[in-house]
Amino acid sequence: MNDATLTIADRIQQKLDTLTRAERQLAHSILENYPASGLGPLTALAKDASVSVPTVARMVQKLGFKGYPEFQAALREELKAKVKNPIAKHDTWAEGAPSGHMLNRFTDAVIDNIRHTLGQIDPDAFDAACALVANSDRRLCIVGGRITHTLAEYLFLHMQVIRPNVTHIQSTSNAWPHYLLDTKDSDVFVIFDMRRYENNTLRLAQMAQAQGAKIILFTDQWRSPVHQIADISLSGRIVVPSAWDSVATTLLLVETMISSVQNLNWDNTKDRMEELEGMFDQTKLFRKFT
Amino acid sequence: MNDATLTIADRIQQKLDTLTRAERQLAHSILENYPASGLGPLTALAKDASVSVPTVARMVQKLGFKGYPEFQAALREELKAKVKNPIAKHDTWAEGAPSGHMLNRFTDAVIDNIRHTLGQIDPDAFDAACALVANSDRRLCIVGGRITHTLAEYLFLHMQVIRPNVTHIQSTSNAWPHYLLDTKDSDVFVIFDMRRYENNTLRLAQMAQAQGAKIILFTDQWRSPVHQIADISLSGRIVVPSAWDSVATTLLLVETMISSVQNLNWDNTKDRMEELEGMFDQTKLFRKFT
DNA sequence: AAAATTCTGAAAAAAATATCACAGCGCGCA
DNA sequence: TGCGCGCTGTGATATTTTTTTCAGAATTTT
Repeated sequence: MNDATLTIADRIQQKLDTLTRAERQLAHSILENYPASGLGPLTALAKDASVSVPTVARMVQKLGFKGYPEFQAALREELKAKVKNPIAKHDTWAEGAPSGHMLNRFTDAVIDNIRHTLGQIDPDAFDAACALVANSDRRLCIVGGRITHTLAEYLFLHMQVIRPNVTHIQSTSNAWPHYLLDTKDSDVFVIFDMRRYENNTLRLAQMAQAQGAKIILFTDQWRSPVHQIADISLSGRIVVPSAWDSVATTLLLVETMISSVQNLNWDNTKDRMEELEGMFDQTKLFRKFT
Repeated sequence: MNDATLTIADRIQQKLDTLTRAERQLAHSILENYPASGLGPLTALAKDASVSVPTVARMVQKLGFKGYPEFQAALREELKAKVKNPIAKHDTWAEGAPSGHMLNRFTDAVIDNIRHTLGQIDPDAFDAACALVANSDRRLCIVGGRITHTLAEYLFLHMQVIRPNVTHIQSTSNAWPHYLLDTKDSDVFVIFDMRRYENNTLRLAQMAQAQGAKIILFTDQWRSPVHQIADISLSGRIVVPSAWDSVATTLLLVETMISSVQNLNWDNTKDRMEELEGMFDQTKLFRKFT
């Protein structure tokens, strides 16, 4: 209870009165730029506060730690928690379920993945990728592997509406070499390759690159070997409490790309979408209401 | 480069390609909860990243530091500077991008969708759905529409490994009536139907229900008409700043279900997965390392 | 004002941490 | 399939860091 909710800074404040002169001096020095100074070596901290080395050792014991290293470990834990906090503060996402329920654990992990991924992504690279994909003068090839072809197809289905000249290739199919025959150097390849990276996908990427095509890669945090030859790599985090990986973050990136590309050539898209609407109406595939 | 603007995290990110496998593993571990883990003793960091002690020493030298202590000192300096600046607020997701950038706006919307969806979901219904799906005595049919068949296939690909007796049907295909011929009342249908609800999907659901099959529905917040006849409905929020809808939240639910189902019959899955691994190894479809 | 108590810091002892040298292993290449 | 290169980890060594000891200084008490 006390240890869980009270930060070390709080504990120092609290004990401030019971401390001696030199210790108080030290305490203020620690709080001065907290927690950085407490994470350095004991010697440096002592010198910084102009107190002796044993004074530091004694005070951390007064604070209830067994030794200086333990004090530092606690500081690091605190720091770790603090960085995670801003978003993950939700104790439980699904209110009716215990925090240990898979729904909550999984969601926590995915949010964390998103946070990490977005924190590391280069917005300029992302924009550049969108611009390439939006350019309908270039043929667009979308490639996926055994699992990731679902993502590839999701992107394909939208691009198909937004712009002409789009192809979906499955690297596990043995038909893909045909597609590469008439690859030009203006072509753009969007390639999906996640853990359990596939040899076929790598070969396909190599051939595409050899023909001078631009390569945009969606991969995981560990990066597919295709990364080496890709012009732009977008890596998403995929770790979740499961035997499988999560592509939720990658889907987020894909959907964001769809939205961006749509904005980039809205003028053309608008017509295409209306046309498509008309066609769907004719097929009576969709319901008109509700 | 000047050290003033480049954080150590950036430097690691930048050098990521020039690093070796073990070093990359370590790099990710450092970034995992940055900067806390880098402030602990070298030994602890090595153990945490499952690499050897010298690997850590070598990498910090590659990053341009004379030794581990110097690396730590730099981290502390950075931390000290960051705490002083109130800009450390995590108000944007992609740090390098303005808050109005599509990456930030879209991510905001998706997180919001997740929060709403999880807030409204009934954990018991979800668990019940997982139990139904996990039961391999029942035949499992997974159905998707024009766009949602990608989600359906994603679920299918995983279920195929986890349990036997799984089928993927595309409601837009005209082959689906055949599948329904031998539907028994023990069958379970997982149906995806999102906005622009499809007539075919509804008809398929009706026929399945007529044969006594259980129906689990993944839909959006407005709920597909299939909802009327579904035994369990799981609705996800899909609104994003885009002309299109987002299925990211639905994917989150699907992946959580995969994980839960996997746990429910882990005993069987384990064998099946090992078998599959062996088969994949033989086909040399996947790369072994890196 | 003297004595007792407490606090403080220098220095040595103990413990841990970091660095170094070397051998094994896997991987790519021929 | 065998060879060579480069990465990786084990163990020994050197260094730093932490703890402990103890004597002197400051403060309080009588």
